[in-house]
Amino acid sequence: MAYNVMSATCPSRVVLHRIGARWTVFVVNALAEGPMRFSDLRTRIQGITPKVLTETLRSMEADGLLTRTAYAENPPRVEYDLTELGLSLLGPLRAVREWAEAHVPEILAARDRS
Amino acid sequence: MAYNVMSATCPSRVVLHRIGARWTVFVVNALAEGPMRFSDLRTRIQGITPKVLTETLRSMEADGLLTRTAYAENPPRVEYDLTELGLSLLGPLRAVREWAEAHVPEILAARDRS
DNA sequence: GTGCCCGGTATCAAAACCATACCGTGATCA
DNA sequence: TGATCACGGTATGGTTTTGATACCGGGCAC
Repeated sequence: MAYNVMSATCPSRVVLHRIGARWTVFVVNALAEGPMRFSDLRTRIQGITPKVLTETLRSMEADGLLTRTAYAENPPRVEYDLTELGLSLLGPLRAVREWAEAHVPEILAARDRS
Repeated sequence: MAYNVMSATCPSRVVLHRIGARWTVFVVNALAEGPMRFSDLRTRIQGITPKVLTETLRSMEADGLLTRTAYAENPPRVEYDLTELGLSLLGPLRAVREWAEAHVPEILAARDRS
């Protein structure tokens, strides 16, 4: 009821700040294909460092966006999977991803002009 | 063709990086209501500092997402307005905003549990 | 000629992010 | 039995973004 991100003190600000973290959009889009292991994510999301991936996953887990399941095997196996909440975020974040992929030429052209 | 944000060197990465900047989502959602002056934006987007607002606006202007029109009046008047490209970004970014406003209780509850 | 309005800058501090190297645990293999 | 490997991370140190606070320049009204 009546949450508004334009208000500095509204809790939705915190939420937006979290889902706006640089790598959340990558993780959500990657896990859209199904559960993945840490190394799968690292391979799929090229260029992410293990430290930042760990931090992103831990934060998303704390926010209830995904689950982390560690199996007592060796070598270790850890699986990450979107929760229902995380899945509900996929709609918006897939749209953002698709927008980025669809508008590369326009953005690059605008940058060149300026 | 075939842009893919998961590839570290794909230009769509740069685009996603830009539109994922912390305040872009606020500016686009604010300007959805129509053109605004600098001080209007500052008032509407509570808590943004003038420095960061300026940087965000300059970057978005360079990317062709909005236009900046300065009138030779005094006191000065500067209007910002979404371009067609910026308007096309409103769909995705409004969805993100609405998701944040809609899921505050779940996120806060998950944080409390952990 | 003093003070106000507007659209910003300047300066410095904190937080987020990144590159690179390294670690602990068992299983596997020579 | 001792060296090696896979996996899921940490440690360390530097750069980039973001933030808080203060200040500025130019007209115009008084």
